[in-house]
Amino acid sequence: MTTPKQPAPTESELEILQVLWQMGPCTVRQVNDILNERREIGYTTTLKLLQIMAEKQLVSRDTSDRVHIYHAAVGESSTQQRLLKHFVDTLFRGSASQLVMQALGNHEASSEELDEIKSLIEKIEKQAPK
Amino acid sequence: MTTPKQPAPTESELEILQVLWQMGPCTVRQVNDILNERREIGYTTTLKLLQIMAEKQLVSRDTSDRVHIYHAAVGESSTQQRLLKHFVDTLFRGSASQLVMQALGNHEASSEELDEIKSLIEKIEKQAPK
DNA sequence: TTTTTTTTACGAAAAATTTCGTAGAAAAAA
DNA sequence: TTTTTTCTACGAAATTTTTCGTAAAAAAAA
Repeated sequence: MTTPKQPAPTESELEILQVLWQMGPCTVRQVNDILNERREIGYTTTLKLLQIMAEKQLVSRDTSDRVHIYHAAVGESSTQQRLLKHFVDTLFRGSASQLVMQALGNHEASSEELDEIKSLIEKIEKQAPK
Repeated sequence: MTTPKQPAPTESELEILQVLWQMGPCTVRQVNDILNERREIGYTTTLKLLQIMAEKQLVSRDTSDRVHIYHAAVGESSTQQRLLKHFVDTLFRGSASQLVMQALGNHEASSEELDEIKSLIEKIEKQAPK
């Protein structure tokens, strides 16, 4: 049993989760500074977003100090998982391999990465030799 | 030169594009019927959405008959491309191979598909032996 | 101590997206 | 011919998401 049913994060929420996953626990100020490297966004906007995310349990926060610390409360890979499924369903008619082909074909991967993928495939084929 | 800069389709618009890609040119009624196989949605809602999409040039339409025929005006794979890039960037920190690993690890692919992917990888490695 | 800055809470405006109702014309059915 | 159904146009309500302003408290700086 993992989490029963989180609401899916919106685009902006995802942007913030990305920051938290990458940087670890942050203050509002830290998150906001990082977001502002990409685009202009007000401090209270980021604050509000984090408060909403706390309600939705997408993040948790430590309020023991005046300056609250926010933690991602949903895992990066489980979130990837969820959204990937939806993505494959709505854009690739449910075919993960189509998505893979498209991804490899265009977003070029390094040869190390390609090798990594190859060995993953071989591992899978061994497991389920069908 | 392809298309200069379409606005990205919203979720609902994507749902409709999916129908048009799969079925080919459709009337509003046809699109609506198919959408209603999945969830309840009013006829005029679908109509309005298609009209908006026509404005945005996501679809084109043939109005020579009273019953208009709608065609997808953006390609399936170029749309996949665009959204895939954004997806990889916001969810996989720009690493396509991470996405691929995740996709293969979970959404199981058939061994035929895995083989197909393997040979694609080999083809790529030959092209750019780096 | 006084002033300025930083922070949270919170409501609500603004913007974007989705949904539907109504009107009028055309077509189909009675 | 009359009635009913089907269709488009279009405005606008409803919903969701994003953004920000203001107030109050605490902390930091002067």
